[in-house]
Amino acid sequence: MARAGLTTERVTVAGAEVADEVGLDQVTMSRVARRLGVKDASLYTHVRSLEDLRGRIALLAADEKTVRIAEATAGRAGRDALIAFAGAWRDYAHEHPGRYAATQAPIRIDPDLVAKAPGPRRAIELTYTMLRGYGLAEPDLTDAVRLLRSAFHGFVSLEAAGSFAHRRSPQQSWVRALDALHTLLEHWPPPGEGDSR
Amino acid sequence: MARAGLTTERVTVAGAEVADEVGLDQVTMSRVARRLGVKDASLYTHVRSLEDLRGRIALLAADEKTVRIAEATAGRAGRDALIAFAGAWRDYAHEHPGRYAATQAPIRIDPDLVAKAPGPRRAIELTYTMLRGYGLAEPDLTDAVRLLRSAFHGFVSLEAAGSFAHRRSPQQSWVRALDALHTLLEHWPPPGEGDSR
DNA sequence: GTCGCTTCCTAGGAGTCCTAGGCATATCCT
DNA sequence: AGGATATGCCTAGGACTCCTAGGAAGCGAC
Repeated sequence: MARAGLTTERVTVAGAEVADEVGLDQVTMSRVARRLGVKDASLYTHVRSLEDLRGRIALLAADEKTVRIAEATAGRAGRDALIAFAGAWRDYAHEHPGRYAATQAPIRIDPDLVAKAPGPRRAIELTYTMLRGYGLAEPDLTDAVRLLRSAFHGFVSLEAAGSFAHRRSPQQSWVRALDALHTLLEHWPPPGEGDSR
Repeated sequence: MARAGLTTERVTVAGAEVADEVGLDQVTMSRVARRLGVKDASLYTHVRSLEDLRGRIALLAADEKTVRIAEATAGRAGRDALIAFAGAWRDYAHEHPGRYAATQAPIRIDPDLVAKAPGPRRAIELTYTMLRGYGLAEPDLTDAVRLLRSAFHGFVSLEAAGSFAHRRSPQQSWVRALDALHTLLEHWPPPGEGDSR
């Protein structure tokens, strides 16, 4: 009986593929094992548990998404960088819905694993870098980063859940939302009582 | 043997309680049955399947959240309404994390059930009502609604996932984000090439 | 009281996660 | 090259899950 040549990496990728194809909640040990032509018990040599596998998928996704964003924003600044950043984010979520869902799922991930994975931290750094051109200073910078991340994540989540049922296409709303966020970053309001006009 | 007096409503509420206490993915037929002092098979008289139960929890949550928002925004306008709306949204997510997660989970919900539940549709209407004071016209209105919903949902999702690990408290960022969104709604950019300054 | 409907039960099949222990295969050492 | 060691994948099985089928016990109507 020939060996299947499994490895933690291959199991994780197979799990990510299952997640993208049929949803994150369908990522089960037996299903991943079937895809790899192997019995489910065999996976436990490479992965501690189902929870562990899901965590690895989440980290894989975070890393991949970060790389995409880094490539897209390289050499860009200001408005161009914002659009490239957001576009890469949304494209990744569309292409890999299961992986993307894993990044948001309530999973306890092994801290050692997180420490090794550069994705999440680097994603934050990239956001700060992108905002450099807008001239924001702390703590406004952190607040702006959080708002942008919220808007991006919220948009693709609602989109994936089918919450944009209105006639207008999500794509159009997306473009206009980025317009609006760009404007907002250029006119970030000062602290204190928010005045009108 | 006395009857437990189950009903679809009671089963749904029990499921929602389990979701809030230990997470949506821990909502299982057996667990809900144990909480109700009943065998799991008994639940199938009131609920079609686990998927059906999850869908009902999602609709329950949508309705509850909508009611909260309606109460909070009643009689308010402009900035006050925006803050009350967003605050009610976030408070509900904090108080009922499992229910809130259900509203976002990838669940196929019985269309007939959805038609009867006023929550989702009314939530959208409330958002439009809240924005009335800002003088936006279609299609900007729809785009603004979508951006706001994205920002609110994204913020509470990231917050729940522990993605705001920076020193600055999420609460402070939340207040400033609402400042920023209020400003943005007052200066919603015109279509076309987004200019700077 | 008795009939009939609903509720809740017991029993059981199929699928899931995970552990324990065994055999076969790859790798290293001389 | 051949043997020792380590590793990969297996079978077997327990505990738990969802869900169905069919039976018994409580409730309301008459």
